[in-house]
Amino acid sequence: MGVFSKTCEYAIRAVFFIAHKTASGGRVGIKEVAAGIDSPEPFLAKILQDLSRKGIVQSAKGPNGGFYLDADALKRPLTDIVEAVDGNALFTGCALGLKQCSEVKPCPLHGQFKIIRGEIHELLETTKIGKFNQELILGINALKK
Amino acid sequence: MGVFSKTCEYAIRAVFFIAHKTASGGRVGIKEVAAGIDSPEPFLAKILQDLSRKGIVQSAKGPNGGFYLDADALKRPLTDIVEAVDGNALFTGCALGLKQCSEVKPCPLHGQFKIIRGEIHELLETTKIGKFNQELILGINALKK
DNA sequence: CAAATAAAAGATAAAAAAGTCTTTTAATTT
DNA sequence: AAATTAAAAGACTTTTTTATCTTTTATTTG
Repeated sequence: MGVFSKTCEYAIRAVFFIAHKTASGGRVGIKEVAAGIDSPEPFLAKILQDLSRKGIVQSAKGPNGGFYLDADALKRPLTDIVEAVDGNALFTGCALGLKQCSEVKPCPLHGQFKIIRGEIHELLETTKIGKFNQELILGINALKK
Repeated sequence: MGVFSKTCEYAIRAVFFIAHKTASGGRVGIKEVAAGIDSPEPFLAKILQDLSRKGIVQSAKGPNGGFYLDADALKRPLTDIVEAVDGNALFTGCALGLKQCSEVKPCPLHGQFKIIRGEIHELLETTKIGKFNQELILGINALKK
């Protein structure tokens, strides 16, 4: 079990892919995105539909249509993707799954995991969607295999 | 989605419960454990069977039987439970689910998540199973609701 | 406006995780 | 030794997650 759900892993990779592919205008089709991040195409289609509805990616139908990101979207933090897909359990939930876990009646791991959850949130909040465009274009970073 | 699977959450809570309940000798039955950590009894039974097979908890059948932890088991780190139940994906896996993600061809989040994964591993490695016995006996820490 | 293109929507299907129930085995007590 | 107790084992069910397929809607271009 990773930190994110499979759906969320695909979502982040897809958004990174769309971001760097459409950095200089243009759109990219679902086929190319799926191939570019090595994901099942119909499943990714569902995920991108959802992200599109939520305004995290933009899309256009018809010839020359496809997915893209506007200037605002490029500046959004990764937390927006994660919250849209996985919710905020990763940032706010108890490590041991206790509904009532809090400062008043903490689970044994509460204090320590509060710090770690905070660090994950901080990392995803300060990392913007467009941050890796250059590295991806240059092939320094990978989004598949 | 939390950090651990539901199964692993139950496993850690159950082991903490057994640890503090049997700190001065004695055993505790599955019914009492399930009630004490607010988990479905038959499901927990499966989990404890597995942990018992793997030597993380001890068990005894028959009257006055039940689960307990020997001195060695109390000194084991939480990583032993997590690895037994969820494997080591949390400590070693790529945040974006890439099989080939590494220093050579890293995903965009590789460097940052390496640090966080390391901190989680460090925390679980230095925290021993018996660590919270006193807090649990005194009711400072909670394992249910 | 017709044809082609590409995403959106909806209905299913397969796999994995979570949870339940029944029978068996082992140990203890009388 | 028989009865009782409690975990182990195995088969099964439900729910959630992951994945697929088909039809519809919107847009563009000739």
